[in-house]
Amino acid sequence: MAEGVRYAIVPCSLGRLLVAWTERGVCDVALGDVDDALRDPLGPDAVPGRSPWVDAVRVEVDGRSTADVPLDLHGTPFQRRVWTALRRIPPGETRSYAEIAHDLDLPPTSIRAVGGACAANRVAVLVPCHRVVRADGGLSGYRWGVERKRRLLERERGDAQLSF
DNA sequence: GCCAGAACTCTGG
DNA sequence: CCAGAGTTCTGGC
Repeated sequence: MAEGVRYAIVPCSLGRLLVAWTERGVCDVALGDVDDALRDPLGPDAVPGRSPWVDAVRVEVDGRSTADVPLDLHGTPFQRRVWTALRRIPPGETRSYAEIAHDLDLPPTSIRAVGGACAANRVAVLVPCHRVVRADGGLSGYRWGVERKRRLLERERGDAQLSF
């Protein structure tokens, strides 16, 4: 039941940016090329709205990592643990799924569970699942497009070098 | 209600 | 190259 969900679609450097939120915080962030494709999965109950969080998320996507945006993440305890670990990755850094598993004190056999939790993440960029790559350096997959993941990583690394 | 398969993987033989 | 490993969700029976 998507009650009280509001959303806004704004332009950003990677195309169209969708931000959806409730009274408790941002619950959905998606990237895409077409507004309809972004709005569709929200369901008919979501209505357009405005929030300072939208601007904060757009700033974050554009390369600055400051947003102290409250997140309304409803997931299993396991998924929350993974997402928390993801948010601890500094900008410009990349980690493998194995590193995440190790950081969470999980057995090396549960790596795929980490991947599953990442795939279940609805909040792009704010939970930096795009900073997670394969152990061999491959970009792996990305729910919102591997090309976008690549651009996000390249820009973050570029910004990190510039401000370094 | 149960079983099987998928989802942003990694390791060993 | 193939199979298996931990978690969650979904669909079919």
